[in-house]
Amino acid sequence: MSDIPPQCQFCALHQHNGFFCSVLNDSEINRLSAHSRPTKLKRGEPIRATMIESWPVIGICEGIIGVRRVHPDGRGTIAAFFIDGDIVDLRGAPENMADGLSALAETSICHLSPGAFDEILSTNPDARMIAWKSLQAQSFRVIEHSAELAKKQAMEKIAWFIAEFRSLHRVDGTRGSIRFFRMPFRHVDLADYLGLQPETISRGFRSLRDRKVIRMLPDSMIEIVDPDALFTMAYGPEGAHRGGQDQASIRVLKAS
Amino acid sequence: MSDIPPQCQFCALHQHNGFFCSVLNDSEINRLSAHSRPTKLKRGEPIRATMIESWPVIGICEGIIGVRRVHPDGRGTIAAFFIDGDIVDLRGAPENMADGLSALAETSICHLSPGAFDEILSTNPDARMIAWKSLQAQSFRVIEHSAELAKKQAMEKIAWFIAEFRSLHRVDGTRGSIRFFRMPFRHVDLADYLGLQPETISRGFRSLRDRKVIRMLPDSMIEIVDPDALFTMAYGPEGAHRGGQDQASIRVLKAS
DNA sequence: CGTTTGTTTGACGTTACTCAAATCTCGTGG
DNA sequence: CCACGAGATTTGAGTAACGTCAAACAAACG
Repeated sequence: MSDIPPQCQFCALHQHNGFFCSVLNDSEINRLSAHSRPTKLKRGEPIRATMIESWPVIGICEGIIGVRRVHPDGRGTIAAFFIDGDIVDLRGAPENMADGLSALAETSICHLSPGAFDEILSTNPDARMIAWKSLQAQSFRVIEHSAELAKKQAMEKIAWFIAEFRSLHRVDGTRGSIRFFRMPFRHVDLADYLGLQPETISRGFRSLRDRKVIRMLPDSMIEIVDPDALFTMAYGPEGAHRGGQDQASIRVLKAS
Repeated sequence: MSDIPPQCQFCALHQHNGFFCSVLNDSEINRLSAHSRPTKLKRGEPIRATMIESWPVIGICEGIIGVRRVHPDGRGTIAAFFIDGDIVDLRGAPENMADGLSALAETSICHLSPGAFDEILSTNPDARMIAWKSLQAQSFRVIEHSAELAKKQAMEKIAWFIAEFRSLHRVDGTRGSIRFFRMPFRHVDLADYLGLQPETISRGFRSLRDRKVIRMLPDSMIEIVDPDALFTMAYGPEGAHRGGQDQASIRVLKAS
């Protein structure tokens, strides 16, 4: 019945309630998609700098895009990442940032036409609200990340990451306590993200496994065996309850 | 001649070109200021949680607002800070974030009425653009900060901070190379911001002084004696030129 | 002027980085 | 589909850098 372009039909940005394209009317979505470039990226594949120049506004349909900075000594850092539903506007971004965008897992993105995007922002209040909230959520997420990086203990960082990521990539529909989830990150990337060495990540996971806090299953699946212990490590004794239900901080956008 | 409210007359948000209130017409600024609460904060003074609940949209007129997170073990972190011209929308922010906002230096802020703010965003494209760019710039700044926190070496972090902050708070009008500037941060706050201990900050500054890279003058003034050495420490051998002229990354907003 | 709060210095301890080598995984091409 | 090889992970041993603790000193504030 609705007359939307085929490539948008099954895109999460349009299907998922609360995501940018879900609030566009048919005319808007047609105009936007006419000037857009849906793109699939394999793990590790960078977003080409030339693409960013011509289409600096990007919607993340599915997967993870990391912002990698490479320090002069060769060591890399993943300063932030974007996830499904994020609208990323790279106009005005420092040049070295655009260089470092790459997929940390299988990812589909949609390069949006800046012109059409701006036009929709100015005419559609719902879309404007969603884009604004997305940018806000990105900002809050990075702030949260910064706070964690400053923490001294490697184990605390690792536990925090597991606890936060768990609420992002659930697999079963279990309410309340999510025990199983997939962690598609490579340890190298995780190390870069948490400001640690791959060796330290490895030792951390082993320690969690030995202490029977988590179990590591095939296909990057993780089972949380002892949630209390995990959340205590991640958020401290008083913050342990935070992990019990769904983590709010990182899902601000989708909650609204 | 213009009929704008007295408290806005000399406010940087209105006076400074490219800041939010500078693009509002008289009617808009009157409507906005009618529901706003200009507030002065002394160093260390927090923004009251009750204020944030009622006026969650804040403009920074002058000074620095830090986002402090306190970990359960008592150790604090400054995850980010906001500076003059930033528009901060705290609707949807994680609750623990609103708790931690406080002034890191003498600061004036303006609590804006959310209703009037939203209305202006929807009708004034220039204002919308400025708010958007401000939020973007905040995000980029935090990403930059994250990248620095992941660095291993304390000296690199300290050198980076000096190099970046220099371009924010110039004192003389020297073009090209800015040698003198004021650094109103306390060492404790700087330590929290860089994820280090105050003792390490102190040792770092002493080392820079001993190596004749900087000189420390009264009233928190810093003189950069050997810029090349500083920028090499901050950005690495190849990045040394970056500091030579004005740093772009952190001033994205104001450049536009 | 006294009290509090922040800074500096030193000695010591611990954590996570470094380096190196063995093992494992995954993507690739035959 | 299997075999291969590059790249990722794991493990261990040694070490450097930063954190911790404590005490003296300086600065800010009322």
